[in-house]
Amino acid sequence: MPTTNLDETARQILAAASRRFLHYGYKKTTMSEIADDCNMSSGNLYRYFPSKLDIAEMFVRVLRGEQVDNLRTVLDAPGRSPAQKVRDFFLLKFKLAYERFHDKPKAFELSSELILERPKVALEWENAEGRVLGEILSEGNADGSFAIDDVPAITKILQNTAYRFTSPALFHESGEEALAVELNGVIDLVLDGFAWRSAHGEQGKTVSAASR
Amino acid sequence: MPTTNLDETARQILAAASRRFLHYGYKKTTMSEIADDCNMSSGNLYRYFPSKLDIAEMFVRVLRGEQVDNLRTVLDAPGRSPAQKVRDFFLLKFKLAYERFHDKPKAFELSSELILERPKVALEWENAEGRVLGEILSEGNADGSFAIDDVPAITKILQNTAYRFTSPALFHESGEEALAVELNGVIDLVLDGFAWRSAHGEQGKTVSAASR
DNA sequence: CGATTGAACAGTTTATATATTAGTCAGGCT
DNA sequence: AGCCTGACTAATATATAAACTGTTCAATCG
Repeated sequence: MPTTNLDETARQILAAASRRFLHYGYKKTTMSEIADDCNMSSGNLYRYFPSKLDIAEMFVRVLRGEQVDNLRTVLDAPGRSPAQKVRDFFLLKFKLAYERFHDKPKAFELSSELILERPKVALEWENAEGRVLGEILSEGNADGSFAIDDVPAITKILQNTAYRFTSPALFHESGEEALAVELNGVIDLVLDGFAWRSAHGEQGKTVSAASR
Repeated sequence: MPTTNLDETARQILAAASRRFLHYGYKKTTMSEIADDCNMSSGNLYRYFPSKLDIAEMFVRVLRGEQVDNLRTVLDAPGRSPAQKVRDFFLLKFKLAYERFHDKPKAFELSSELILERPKVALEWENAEGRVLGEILSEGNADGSFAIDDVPAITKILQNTAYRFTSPALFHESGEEALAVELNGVIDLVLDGFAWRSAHGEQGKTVSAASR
C-alpha cells in the first residue's frame, strides 16, 4: 500500500514534500520549493500528483500505513492471550497517537487538516485498524476466550469505548501515565463484559438488552 | 447555582446578553448592544460583570445547570433498575447534546469557545454529571445489582466509554438513530462487565487485571 | 456619596491593496 | 513522439490602514 506502487520520480517528490511538511507544515511549503528540492519545475509535479492535497494525502497514507503495520505486530506477540492482545492493541495505539501528537506536531496537524478535506481517508484508516482488532477478536472466538457473534459490530463498539484515548482532545489535559491508567480501567471493564458473555453465551446479550 | 444569586440588574443583563448570544453568537454581540437593550451605558455593565467573557460563562453555567437538572430526573424514574438508569442517563445525555448541537448551534459554539478560555467550567460540568451518574451506581450497589468498590473511579471510566457520543466530533457523520444504536452497543457491553463483576465480586477485577 | 455615564485608550477585528501561490498550457528539449 | 519547462492566470494569502470594541475612569447625576 505505501510507496511501492509509485514511480521513482513520484517517490522522490513525496520524499521531498514529506521532509518539508514535517519541518514547516503543509501550508508553509510551496510546490516550487518541492520542485526545487527535486531539481525540476513546479509544473512537472503535476505529471505525478494531481494536486498538492494529493501529495499530502499520500504522505498521511504512508504514515498511517506504518502505524497499522505497527499495530499488527500485536497479533504475533508470543504468549499473549487474546484478551491481553486487546489491551496491547489499545495501549499501543494510544501510545503512538500520544507520542506523535507531542513530538511530530506538524504531522498531526497535517493529518487533521487533510481529514477535513478528505474524510474518506480517516474512515479507511479506522477500518484498517478495525481489521487488526477484528483478527484479535476472532482469535479469541477460536480459542474459546470470547464468544462474539458479530465481530465487525463488536470491533466498532470497542473502538467507540476507547475513542477518548485516540483523539487529541485530551492530550493537553493529562500526562501519558494518567491517561494510560484511565484507558486500562476502560479495558478492564469491557474485558469483564466479554468474560460475562463468554460464560453466559447468548444470554449475555439478553441480560443487557433486558435493561433497556 | 443558576441566576438566583444574581442582582436584579445582573439578571436583566444576562437575559439581554443571552438573547443576543443565541441569535448572533458571542463575537457578534457587543457590550454596547447589551447595554442598549438594558437602557444603560456600556460602562455600567462592568459594575455587574467583570468582563464580557464572564457574562458568557454565566450563560453557559445556566445552560449546563439546566442540563444537569434534566439528567437528574433519570434518578427518580419509577420502575427503572439501576442498569436501566445507566442506559437512560447516557441516552438522554447524548440526545440533549445532539439536539442542542443541531438546533442551538450558536449556544454550542459559545460553549466551545468558552471552554478554550475557561477549561475549569468543563471540568465542573463533567463532575456535576458524574455525581448524578455516581448516585445511580450507588443505588445499584445498594440493591445488589452492581458491586462497585470505587464509585468515583468507575464513574469516570463510564464517562470515558461514552465520550464519543457526547463530543460533537461525530455529530456530522451519522444520524441520531445510527449513533444511538452504537451507543446502546457500548452500554450493553459495559453493563455486561458490571454483571460479571457483580457475579464474581473482587475476582472480576482480578480476572481482567490478569490480562495485563 | 453611591450610582451612572460616555469620552478616551489599547487591543483587536475588518476592509483594502499588494504579493504569493496552486494549477495550466503552449511551446522547447531530447 | 514523450518529457519537461516556465511564463501566465485565478485564487489565496499576506501586509497595511481604517474602523470598531472591550475596558477604564474622571466627571456627572440624583
